[in-house]
Amino acid sequence: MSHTEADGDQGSTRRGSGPGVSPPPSEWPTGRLLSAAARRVGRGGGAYLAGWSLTHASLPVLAVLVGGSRSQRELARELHVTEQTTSRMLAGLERIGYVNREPHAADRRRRTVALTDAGWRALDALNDPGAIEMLVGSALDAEQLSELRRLLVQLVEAGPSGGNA
Amino acid sequence: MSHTEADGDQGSTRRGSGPGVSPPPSEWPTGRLLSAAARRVGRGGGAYLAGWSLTHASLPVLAVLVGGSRSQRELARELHVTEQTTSRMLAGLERIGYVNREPHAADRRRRTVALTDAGWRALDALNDPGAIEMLVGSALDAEQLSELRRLLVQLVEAGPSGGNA
DNA sequence: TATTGTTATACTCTATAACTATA
DNA sequence: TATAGTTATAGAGTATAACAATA
Repeated sequence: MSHTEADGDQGSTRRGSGPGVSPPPSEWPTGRLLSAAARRVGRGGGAYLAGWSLTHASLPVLAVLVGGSRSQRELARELHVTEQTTSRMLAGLERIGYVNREPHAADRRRRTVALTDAGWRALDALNDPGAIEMLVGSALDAEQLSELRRLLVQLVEAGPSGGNA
Repeated sequence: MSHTEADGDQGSTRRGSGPGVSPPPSEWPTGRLLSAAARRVGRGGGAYLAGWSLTHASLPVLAVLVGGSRSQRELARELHVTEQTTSRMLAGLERIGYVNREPHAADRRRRTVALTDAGWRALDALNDPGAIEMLVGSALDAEQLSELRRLLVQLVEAGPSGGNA
């Protein structure tokens, strides 16, 4: 202890692994890159989505509902989250008026979740290519963006947790 | 309201925007793709990281500390989170033994944060190329992975929220 | 008994506001 | 007064466990 070498300045690293200063992103392991990208989306994108009171978790809910109304259990399965989490998110989305939940006519255990007009409006705004693309557009040009999209699609489609998606 | 047209089956979409069924990822807006990728990392990666009691937020803390010990305020700035959040995360990391915090000799307001041996071991394990790469390796081949890395690096380096990173 | 959904509880990450201790 | 860090409080997302209502 008492290795007060470093705090204002950089200081020594106490081990071989440390390059001495923060390694540049290009040398990060992919895990950290993904993590950073996720957190970047999670903040930058989050601030953007926050304009519509949405998050990375709630936006996919609406996106799934574009395909048609569903039961909560179905939603949970498609979103890969538990039914309890789905329940909570839907409560929030219903509170802000983006979805509504009506009792199923035939099976009264079920609740049919559907987008409201406000939900559609929010999605329309977020689907505006110029809007969200701008989030990464400052960092990537059109071709790079399209390549990133391709890879992300592959990643999302073939993911270890997304075998059924 | 009262559009109970759809639940068990697909049903109509009640508007022009809806394709009728869930659109494939390739047609998602980039925002949703990033969102999904982030959540995928957030779960698949999360489960992986959980083996070391780490998360997407706590791993970057360790990664930054590779560059040398720092004050908490400096860490917060580099991580782009508040000092309060940093404080909490560090408390957790200290509790599980990955970092230690010692009072600064000269300025007793400060606490110098450093990786412990256990922290280094965890990072070593996570830096194993085969380990984390496997998270996405099932979905992407080597060349695609390297391309994804390039784009992510650019995204992370030039991000709107990462102007000072 | 099985299915659908909820509430209870807990944990992490995040933020803002208010606080202590030190300078 | 300014700086470093913490605690208080709040809210989202996540999970498991226990529960109610319906089938």
